Amino acid sequence: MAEKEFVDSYLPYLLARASFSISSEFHAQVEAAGFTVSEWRILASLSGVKQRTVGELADIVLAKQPTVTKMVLRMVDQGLVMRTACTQDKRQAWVSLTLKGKKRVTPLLKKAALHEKSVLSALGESQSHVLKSILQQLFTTKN
Amino acid sequence: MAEKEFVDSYLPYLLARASFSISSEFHAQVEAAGFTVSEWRILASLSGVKQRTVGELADIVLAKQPTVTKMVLRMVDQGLVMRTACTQDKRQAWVSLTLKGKKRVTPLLKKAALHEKSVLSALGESQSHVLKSILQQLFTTKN
DNA sequence: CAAGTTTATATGAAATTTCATACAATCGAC
DNA sequence: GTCGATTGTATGAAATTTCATATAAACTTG
Repeated sequence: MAEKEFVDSYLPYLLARASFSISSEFHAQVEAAGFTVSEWRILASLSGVKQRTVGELADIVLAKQPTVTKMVLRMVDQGLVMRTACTQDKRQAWVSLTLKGKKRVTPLLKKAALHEKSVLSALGESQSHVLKSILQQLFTTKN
Repeated sequence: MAEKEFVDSYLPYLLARASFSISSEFHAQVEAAGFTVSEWRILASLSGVKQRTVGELADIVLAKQPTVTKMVLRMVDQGLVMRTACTQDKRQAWVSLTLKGKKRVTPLLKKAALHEKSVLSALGESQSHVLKSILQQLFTTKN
């Protein structure tokens, strides 16, 4: 690989590349579990919470709202998530995991945790801590 | 925003989010210059080099090969890049900037540098250095 | 509370991306 | 050199994503 200029020091690219690289390692396991990457993101962001609105999901999974609407519809068909009326604000749609969704995502969450752990331990505790802290600064200041 | 669990400490997500956040800030300028984000990536990765093959571009811009083939074809139509026969290996297609492509991307490269500088300076020199170094470790070990 | 504005989601059409696969060129071993 | 395997790119069909816009439900003001 003779990629230079663009690669070696431009921060936005380093971030994109690192993100892609780390995520890709795990995506093999996502697909082995029978999910697409997008499905995994939705399922993971619904785990441990009662429900989320479509808009919240879009924010979290870094996708556009119509994209999420359609992903959710497909996942409803598959029985992974369900939509329920939001009691307060009738414009909003609540999305939550079905029992099936929960059952199928649970083992993957564990694998995700293991994968993260292996990345962190390769990095070492101190660097890991520093990295996370800097990354959080990068989006708590802005956006 | 009540995003927890998934967000606050899972490294792959932190990376994705930071990458998205930082890149988004600049993407407004990309669009103002009349490019899509994908076009920008191709143009930037062709800047400062004589040419690249389709496969190299796919690696660099983190996209699939057929995606790049089609992006390049569209950009040829727009006169931004050109394809030339690769002399050594006739299977490969060399892609390079046209004069027009070069002219139009140059100001954007400067803006990208400025944007990066502003991010780095918000972060401080020492943290910036540490961050870049850790990110590089994340994909020089693997992949 | 009516009228205008904003916000949350849905939806059709268009554009893009991806998957599978095809094809052509190179490589390797014999 | 020839044959089988591999590699690089292209291409059609399918799936996904996005844009623009529609709709309905809150909010705001007077």
